[in-house]
Amino acid sequence: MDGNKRIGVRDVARHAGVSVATVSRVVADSGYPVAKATRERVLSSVQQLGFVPNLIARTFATSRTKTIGVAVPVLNAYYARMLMGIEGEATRNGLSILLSIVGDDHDRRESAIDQFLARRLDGIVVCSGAGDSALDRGPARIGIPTVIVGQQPDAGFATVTVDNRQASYMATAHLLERGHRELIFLTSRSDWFDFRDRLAGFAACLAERGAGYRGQVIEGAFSERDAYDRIRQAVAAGTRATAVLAATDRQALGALAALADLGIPIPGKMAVVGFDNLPTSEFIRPALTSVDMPADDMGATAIAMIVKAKGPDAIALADMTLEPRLIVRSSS
Amino acid sequence: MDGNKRIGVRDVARHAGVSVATVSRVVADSGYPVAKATRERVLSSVQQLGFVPNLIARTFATSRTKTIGVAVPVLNAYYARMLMGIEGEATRNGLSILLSIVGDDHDRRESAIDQFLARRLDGIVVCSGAGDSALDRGPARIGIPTVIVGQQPDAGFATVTVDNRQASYMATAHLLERGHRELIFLTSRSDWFDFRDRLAGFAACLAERGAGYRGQVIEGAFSERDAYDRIRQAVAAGTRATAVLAATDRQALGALAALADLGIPIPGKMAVVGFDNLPTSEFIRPALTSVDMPADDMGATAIAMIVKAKGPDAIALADMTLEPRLIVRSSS
DNA sequence: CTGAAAGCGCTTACAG
DNA sequence: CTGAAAGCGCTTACAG
Repeated sequence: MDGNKRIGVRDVARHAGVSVATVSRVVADSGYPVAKATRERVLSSVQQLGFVPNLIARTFATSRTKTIGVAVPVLNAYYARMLMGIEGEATRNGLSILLSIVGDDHDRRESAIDQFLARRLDGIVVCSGAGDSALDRGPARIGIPTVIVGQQPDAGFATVTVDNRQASYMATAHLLERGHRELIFLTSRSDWFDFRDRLAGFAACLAERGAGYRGQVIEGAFSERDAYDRIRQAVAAGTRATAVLAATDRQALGALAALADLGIPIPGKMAVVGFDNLPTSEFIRPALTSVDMPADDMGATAIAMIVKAKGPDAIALADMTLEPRLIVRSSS
Repeated sequence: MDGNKRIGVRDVARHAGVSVATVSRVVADSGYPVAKATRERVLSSVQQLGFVPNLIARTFATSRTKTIGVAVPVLNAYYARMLMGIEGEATRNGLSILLSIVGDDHDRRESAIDQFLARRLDGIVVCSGAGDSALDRGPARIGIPTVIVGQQPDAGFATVTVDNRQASYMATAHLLERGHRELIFLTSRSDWFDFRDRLAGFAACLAERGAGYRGQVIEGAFSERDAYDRIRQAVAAGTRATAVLAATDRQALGALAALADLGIPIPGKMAVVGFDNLPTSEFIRPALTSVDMPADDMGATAIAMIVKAKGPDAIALADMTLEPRLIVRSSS
């Protein structure tokens, strides 16, 4: 439709009767001093010509992309919340987000990082799947400020984590205070460190109380369906537990459904507590007691760390641990 | 740590004893013919030197960013699903995603588009909030293939929508078949066209059946909490309705909670149906009947349209409408 | 405060 | 099949 060449700094310079250097200085809003009258002339020309600076050229010239690469395993409620925290803090700092969804696949994650590297992004946030191993490359080989969110401190990388052990301890203590003496810990993939830590907090809390307390660990898969089946089985097997601590709200939801279908009163005969505090958890019935994980804060923190970083490894040793919060509702 | 200059095409060229042109041709994997031996020599040098092509420079030279800008209002379950569809199809086509979360704010959406324009992205996907008005600029002024997802055909832009009217008609017909004669349509923001269309489908279905059927429209806010309150009020006011069609699963969830708290049997005394088929809807009890919206397919379709587009407005007239699907569960 | 000019690292007609 | 060279549109020391 509109075949004429795009307007460039040169056109603006000619139109305003100044040099391209001056145009660049006012348009890029560099702190560089430009006479007020000159500046206004340039701005007016920009307006009249409809000049939109080519950010690719600027990026090329400055080698600052103003972009952060973000790799997430999947966009479930947890990572979506994290991503909102990331995006908000990035936008506040004039940074854009290049998003890659990499699944559980180690290779896809590495190739996403390759892409970030080739694009010379200003920073990288890796939202770790709980089972992800360390990154293939150390910080020196990456050469870009990189923060890993949701994984234990990784050699040389900055990390942001939540205290899973503490979270689980808290949830377990809550159930014990409610009078429960025999608990089920319903988890999945105990090789994932998030879940391992939650198990550790559970076990530690029980161990501390001594002999009268018993914990049973049921390890299944991640899905509601699997949790549903496991709890039905446990009940059929005549479990004496009166409470279920599920490693995620999704599993808790499956547990609640199983108990409901079996006609077992909640929390009367069986209490249920989960992790993540999904948006729906407040409105299901019974409302689900859950440990809220501040995923958005974790994401925002990661960006803040990158923004503060001067060199590639200025933040190498920084590690942040945020605190979870138990939200007590009627399921416990 | 590693202060040496980065490796560039020049270094590779020298190392392999060829020209930079040749290096570029093999590294960029252009179809351009290069002798096999030469190619291998170059590849070997690339390996040895650890050359990572600078994509910024390439982008600058080719003015193809291999990046699609995506603007979403918020990352709830619906848009997260859409984004996964978008990201998957983009990755399959070698494209990256620049993500902007713009809220309900018209200005923030426009400035996200400004950013996409300045970055000279290869395409733009605007995931419309249901209430968003048309874009400020026509396709000619944008000059980049742009697809609007989830909004009615917009002057000159390609759109991908789902047939909300049909979806709602279907859900209403389902309730009528179940024997309900007096229904509540619980919605919010009837100025949003998604909800307007759902209302229209509801009304049309009832009107078609004739005199014995009655519909009551309750317009509230979007939240579970508001839906909860509205349904309590309706019951307190002695509504004769025996079914609630909620404009979203979130509102349906609020309705279910209200009915549960009032001790009203579902679906015995009151049936509930929602829209969106949230991941949790299958596992709450009673499981929620819901209209599944293929958000991921919509997102993937938008990317496919951009990929197929030759010029900026080659897809200007394309509009796709996808079909929703009713998932019947125990709440109805 | 202003400008002329080099340079960012690739790609790509063009010539051979 | 290969190479020399121009060019993509900005920014930024440097000189004035």
